[in-house]
Amino acid sequence: MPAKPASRTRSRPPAPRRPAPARPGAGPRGSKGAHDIVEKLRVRIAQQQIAPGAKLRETDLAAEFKVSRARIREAIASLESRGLVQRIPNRGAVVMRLDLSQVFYIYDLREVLEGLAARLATQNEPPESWREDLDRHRGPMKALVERGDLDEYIEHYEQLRRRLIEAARNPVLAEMLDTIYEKTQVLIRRIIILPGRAEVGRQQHVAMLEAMCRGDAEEAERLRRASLRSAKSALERYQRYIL
Amino acid sequence: MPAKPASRTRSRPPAPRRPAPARPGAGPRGSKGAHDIVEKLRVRIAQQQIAPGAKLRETDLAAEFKVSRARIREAIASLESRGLVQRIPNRGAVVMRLDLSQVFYIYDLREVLEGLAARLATQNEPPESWREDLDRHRGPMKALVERGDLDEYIEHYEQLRRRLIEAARNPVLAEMLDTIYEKTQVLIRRIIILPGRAEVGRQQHVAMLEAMCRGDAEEAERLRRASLRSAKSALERYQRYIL
DNA sequence: GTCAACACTTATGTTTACAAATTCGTTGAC
DNA sequence: GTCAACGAATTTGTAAACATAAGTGTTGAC
Repeated sequence: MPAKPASRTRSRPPAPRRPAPARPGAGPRGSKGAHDIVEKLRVRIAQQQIAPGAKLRETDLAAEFKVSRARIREAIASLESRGLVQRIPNRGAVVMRLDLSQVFYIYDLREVLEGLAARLATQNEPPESWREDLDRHRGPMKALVERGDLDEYIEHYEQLRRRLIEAARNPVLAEMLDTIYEKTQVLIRRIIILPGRAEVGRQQHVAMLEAMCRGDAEEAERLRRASLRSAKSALERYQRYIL
Repeated sequence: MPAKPASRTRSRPPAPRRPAPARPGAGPRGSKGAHDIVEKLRVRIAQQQIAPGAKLRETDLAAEFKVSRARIREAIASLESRGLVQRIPNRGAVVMRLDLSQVFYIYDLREVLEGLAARLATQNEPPESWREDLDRHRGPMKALVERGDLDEYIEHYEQLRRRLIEAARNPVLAEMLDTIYEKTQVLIRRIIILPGRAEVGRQQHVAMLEAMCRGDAEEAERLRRASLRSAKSALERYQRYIL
């Protein structure tokens, strides 16, 4: 290896800097990560703002989010990995339709996963910390059902559900529950508003919360699982109206 | 809207076709779907052929798989969605390291999910169909443990596990188990080869298979769950040697 | 020896252009 | 009216080019 030429000195003046001709559009890296886009699309798909069967057009989404098509393609790849869309070569991506068998598969999973969440939450939090939820489900939630104010009922139920998942402190579990929840969110709401369903559910949540206030994690899990099986039964009975 | 001019006739000869100047590389659509690439990378990551912490370089992978960089980026987006890699803006993607807390989260999930698989498998298949597995775990598997032939033991254990998942007939469950299995595959093997662990596991599988041969789905689930908790305990005890 | 500054190299993120595949609208035959 | 053929329009998949950010190696100061 030939010796290097004598060293350059640090004090040499910097070469004059000529501005490169600007290439239109090639500016600083965009501030919108692909995650944000994935997240937003997930929510819209979950809430059926983008309907099942609907086609996702790359160019439209790129324009809407003001990002490159390449980024949209990556986001769509992520959504496909989550089972929210199906990509067909040369034809694009469509939002998955959930067929009935899929729903039942998901309900079996919800049973064990949400049961696990209830158990872990009971183990992780002091029993008295569930008192307020219990009181709410005994009193104000009962009144909501009687008044038929199901929107607010659902809101509180979903708060409880989220609280359980957070208290479970298992991020892998939380992620899995997210993955299935976003596929079934609209459906879960439809089940809750079935005749009599909200009151049955409320009573089941009361029983579970009572077990949690006793610190009985196994029982909380058992009751939460039973509650999900009960919801699955309601689905079986009313499936023709729901899907 | 103005009337269209008189119709063209079908019998007009086709215009002479001039071949477009070939653009290097822009040929027919590649035959390798992004799925294949994702699948291959998943397996390699699961088996630690690509080590945790290792960097995935787009250009290298594009050259290796003979596809465009864009496709590799989409594959990496999918892998990230599955939690197998972490992408860092402007720095690339690295294979996730599994820290200890993650492992325990996963074990809690494995407990309930593999328990569910055992239950569904018991419900779905006639009891006598598990006889052969039971006989194998009673006899030949015991001999493998005694001889210390743990490679073959693990192979048969994994066959049983796969059989349970298939018999569960719940594709959403299978997908979830895949997702966590690919993160823990090497670790599971390490647990099995811990001192005495294989024989304990074998006995647990025998008990579960006995319940399945009786058609007792709840008991099969309970025993499978207990077996996973037992594996988690071994992990807790020997964690310093395993990770 | 360490460490900071700097230049160069490399890899990632984006844009542009284009080929290939699919979709859509029109037209003519029946 | 339906249906097939065909051309035009649109969308998807890819390659190349380029901007930007980060990594790496060298050099000089201490």
